[in-house]
Amino acid sequence: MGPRMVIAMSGGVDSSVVAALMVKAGWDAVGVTLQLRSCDDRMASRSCCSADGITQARAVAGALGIPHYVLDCRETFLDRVMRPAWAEYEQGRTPSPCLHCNREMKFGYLGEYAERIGAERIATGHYARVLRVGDDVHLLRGVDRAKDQSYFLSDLSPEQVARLELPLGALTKPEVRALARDLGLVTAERHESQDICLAMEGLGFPESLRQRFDKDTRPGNFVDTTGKVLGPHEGFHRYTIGQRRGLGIALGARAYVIGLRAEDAAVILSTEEADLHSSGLRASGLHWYTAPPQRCEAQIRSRHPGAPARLEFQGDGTVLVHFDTPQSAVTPGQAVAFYDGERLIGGGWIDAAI
RNA sequence: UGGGGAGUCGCCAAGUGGUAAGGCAGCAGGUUUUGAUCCUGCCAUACGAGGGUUCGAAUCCUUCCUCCCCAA
Repeated sequence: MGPRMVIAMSGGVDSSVVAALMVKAGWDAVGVTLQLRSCDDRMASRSCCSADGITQARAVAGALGIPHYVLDCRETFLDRVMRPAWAEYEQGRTPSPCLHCNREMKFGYLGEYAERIGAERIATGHYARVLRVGDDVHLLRGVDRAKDQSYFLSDLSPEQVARLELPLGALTKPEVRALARDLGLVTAERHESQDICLAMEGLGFPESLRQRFDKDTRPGNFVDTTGKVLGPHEGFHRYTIGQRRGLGIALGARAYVIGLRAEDAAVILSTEEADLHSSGLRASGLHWYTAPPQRCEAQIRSRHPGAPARLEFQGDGTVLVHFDTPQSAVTPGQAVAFYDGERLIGGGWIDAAI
């Protein structure tokens, strides 16, 4: 048997296929499911972290003849992902819990576990590619650009990236599903799980956090760009830059949230879509997988295609990212991922639009 | 209680005799491993209330009610 590898198994199709492929490839595979939430936490049964997911993962591991363990990391998840996310909302920023979860849980907590059991690699079902060139590890976008998830990995440390194995990055979703059928995996027909590992049933992420931590609603006003009060809103945490639905206020035209002011919990609205555009952003918490470039593409949210930009490094460790053409809804708290073509070359966190 | 104006979906607003546009908000889906964005669908048997004219009225007449403005 080959070297040891930990497979992060959620109980879904993707990670099941990963496990099967890695076993086939001769790795000494160990399936692990992270339990992030309590079953009584009002979560949907299809959640990636639910009892159902654990059951499915165990079944697949059993069928493949590999060990399967469940790591109870509910407290860690609460402390490292959920609590910080709420803190972001309180500051008028919009958190990116999936990136934190990847860094802290799937490759942090699970990474430590892997180290303890002597595993060389961690494999997950993310749609991104790992390319090893000598000792150098390149993280590339998924071949299926519509499913590409490399953005969500952009906060991993170089050390975490070095141990990655992402077998699905060269495949499309239909191909993965077909593989699952061919391999006879019981999870072949499972539906996609969406954002349910974060939100409570029917509530949405921000409101779930508020209730989970029993925080105040923080009332305040909608104001326009001149500072004029337009009316009360329903809680500061419920809004994010670029949002236009769920505002509950009719201005006669589409209104967008263009700013959040934490001091007085004001939500700034504008009916001019142009007010959403920014010529650039300031980012901190930077890390690079290559030498920092002068130019690259900057991706500022999950489905953003990436925009060509010039980087201007500041003395304090932050960087100013100047887009070639203005981008919409630059949002503090979201990650910015830097690409050179297909290759993810670094990442950071958006602090402000400029 | 003199003069003028207005009352159509939660908000704004078309419609001036022929059988209720549209926008915003809202709701329901879709897309999406974050929040958003985006896409699709739904959303007034009803036009402040009563009476009348008419084959037929939100649209004409009339009474009442309510708002607003200008005078006092």
